[in-house]
Amino acid sequence: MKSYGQYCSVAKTLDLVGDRWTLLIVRELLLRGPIRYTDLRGGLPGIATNLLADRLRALEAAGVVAREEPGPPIATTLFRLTPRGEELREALEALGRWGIPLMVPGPAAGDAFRAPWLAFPAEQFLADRRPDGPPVRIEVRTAEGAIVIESREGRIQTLPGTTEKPDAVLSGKSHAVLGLLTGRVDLPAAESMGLRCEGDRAVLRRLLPKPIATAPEPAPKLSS
Amino acid sequence: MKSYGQYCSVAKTLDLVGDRWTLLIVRELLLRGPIRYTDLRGGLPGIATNLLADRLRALEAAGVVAREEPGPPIATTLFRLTPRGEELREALEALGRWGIPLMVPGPAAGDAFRAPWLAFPAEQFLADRRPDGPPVRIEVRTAEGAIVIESREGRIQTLPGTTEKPDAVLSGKSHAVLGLLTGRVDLPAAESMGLRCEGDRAVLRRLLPKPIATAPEPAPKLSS
DNA sequence: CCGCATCCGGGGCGATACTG
DNA sequence: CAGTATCGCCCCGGATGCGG
Repeated sequence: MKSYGQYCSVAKTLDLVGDRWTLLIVRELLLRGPIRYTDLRGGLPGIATNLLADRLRALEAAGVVAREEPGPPIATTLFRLTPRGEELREALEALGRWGIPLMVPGPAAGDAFRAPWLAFPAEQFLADRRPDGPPVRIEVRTAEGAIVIESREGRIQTLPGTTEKPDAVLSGKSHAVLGLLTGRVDLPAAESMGLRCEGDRAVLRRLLPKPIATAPEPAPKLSS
Repeated sequence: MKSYGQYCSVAKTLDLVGDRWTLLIVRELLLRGPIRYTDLRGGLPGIATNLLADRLRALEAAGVVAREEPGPPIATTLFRLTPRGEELREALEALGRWGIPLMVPGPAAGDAFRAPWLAFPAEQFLADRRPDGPPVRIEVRTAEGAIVIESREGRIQTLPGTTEKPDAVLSGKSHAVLGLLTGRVDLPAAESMGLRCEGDRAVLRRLLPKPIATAPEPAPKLSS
């Protein structure tokens, strides 16, 4: 994209990561770590393959992404964030926080969903009420994949995929899971939305936010 | 722009503010407050006037911007952020922080500059070492306008424009001012870059960051 | 003047096909 | 698997016009 030509740190940032799709590529790399081109495509439904290649080249030139060619055992290329790219996490989190109210009405018709996208809300809204307790892991399953939410020593972390012997398992539609994770609805309400919960419910109560008396923010008008 | 069609809060945010120029429009509204269309254009060198009108309409529909028609004394329209729009400040600040290293090499050939753009670095890097002291104001003048940096009760604020009886006045090139405000260079070094300083230098020492032993971050490669 | 609307060229973007 | 090639289309950029 053409530079904005402005000596301003916001404009300079957008010169590098303001292109369409670019910040979503960074999102995937933040959430899923070193990843193959094809898996990256899978996490970015809708992107054109030439655009993905273009963006990866530009991000590499900008020092945000590094390309890694592992040795003989692995015959593929991995893309990962550089330390400088990792520093975009704060900005991505801020943008994601701002977007939470936009998720309340539920997915629009035709919206894609991937389980790792739950990681931002999870790390943002969950907190361990017993930070000194033993580590716990909750597995979250949706039709489009699973993530594991782990709390150890008071820190919440998420990993894509599943785990053995989770303390609890949540499964259901993305909208119901999200309502629960953001504290917008409580567990019984989420279950009435189709969420299923197995395992130790005390572990859930330990991590889940207190449901908030919803602010009177009106549903944003749909446009575009 | 077309929606990404992803049920993810980052993607939903970018659906609303990810268009080219949109976040820079929000930047101007954050830094300069309610403002006329023409002045907005002046703060966004390079934007096409039809794009500005399009973006303002879209931001209005998204609930980020409100249009205000003052009464008879004023015969113009003012654009301002809604409270929801103000909430984008954190995201803009995070993006601006990430871009500070990109400012170190100085403006690229042909880069535009406006004094209010210094506000993000100023509020980010300055801190009052004597929060209980009397309020102080520093006026910063460049060829492209001036801002006032004010500290009262330990809080740093910036306003576009000038003020009467500032405690100190800094004037010079944007690059020198920025180096000083971010703590990359100290006052003597900035003066050797052409910065001029009048008034109470103790006030400057009270607010300026301690110059940092510069991290060994190499200058980012230029590309575009 | 201020706040746009219209027109038009060029390029970024989207979808599909194809390849080492 | 990791891209390149190709081809419309629409968004963007720049200029001009125009009603209030």
